[in-house]
Amino acid sequence: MKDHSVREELVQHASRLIRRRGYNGFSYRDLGDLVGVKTSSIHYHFPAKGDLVFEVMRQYSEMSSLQLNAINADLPLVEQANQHMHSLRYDITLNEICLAGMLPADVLDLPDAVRLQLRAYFEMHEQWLDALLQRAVPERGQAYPVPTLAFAKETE
Amino acid sequence: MKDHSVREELVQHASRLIRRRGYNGFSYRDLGDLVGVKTSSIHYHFPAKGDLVFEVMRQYSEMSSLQLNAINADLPLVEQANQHMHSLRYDITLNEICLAGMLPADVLDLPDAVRLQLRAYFEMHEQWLDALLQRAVPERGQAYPVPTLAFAKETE
DNA sequence: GTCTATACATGGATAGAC
DNA sequence: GTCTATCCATGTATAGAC
Repeated sequence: MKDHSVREELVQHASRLIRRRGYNGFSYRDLGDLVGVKTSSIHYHFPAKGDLVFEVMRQYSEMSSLQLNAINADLPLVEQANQHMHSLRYDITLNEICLAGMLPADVLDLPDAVRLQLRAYFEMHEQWLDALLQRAVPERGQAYPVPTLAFAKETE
Repeated sequence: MKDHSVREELVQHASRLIRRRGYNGFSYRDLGDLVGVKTSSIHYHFPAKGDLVFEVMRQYSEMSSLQLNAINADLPLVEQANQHMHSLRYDITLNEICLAGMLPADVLDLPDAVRLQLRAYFEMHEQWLDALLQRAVPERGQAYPVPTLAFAKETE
């Protein structure tokens, strides 16, 4: 069953505030007003703002990980890709930017721990996709196309 | 020749600060320290922070428009696409997010005028790409592929 | 666990001297 | 056009009563 504790409500509303306004775009007052508590109560649960965003990102990563692992690896690869897409599109249906898309904008103000969470999140998806595409190679009889427009290699 | 007036330095450094920290992530103090003037001097040139970001975005849009129009429409379409990509990749070589990629994160705090600038910027690129792809149709003998994975149409 | 009260820093902005 | 000085709102955070 759902957890309706104040702590959990704080996390949920904070997640929404971050997606809408960015990490620097909301205050403890904003969050307290939404949940119906004072800022000092938020500090009781999350001493610093960094602790709050850490928990928000932790839950987001956990959910995303569960969704990835829930995809049956025996299904056709295209079907697996579609299921993956289906979970990614969730935020889009809400007309919102996902957490992992919003947080990087304020990355210089995030605690190191949260930056590591973000890195892990992206690597998780990258590795999942890479594994899927590797498996697709024998099916197509050739390597999958990598973006190789002129600019891709011109790094200095 | 380059304009080295204080006003222009403010715009350039503000552009950089926005790309790195976001609109909400830097202060007039930060900017003043970089340029070597006091915050009150910034207010002389740009009474409100919204005026500053407007000028930053105005110059960015203008530059982007010039780059688009500089592409010779008689070149092969792939070559045109590559030239377009080449100008877009500029920020990436600096390991930075481009202005139009960063500002939307703080869109709820931007003046309406800047939101309109952003909308116009994206529409400009969309229309340029659309025109290019339309011209590509006869070359390939069929309509160009639109992203139509399962999720694309499932809007409610 | 939540509150009131408050501390303390920062941020945007203005007034007026030079 | 730039400065000093200052205002006032906001933001994070803490102390201590209940």
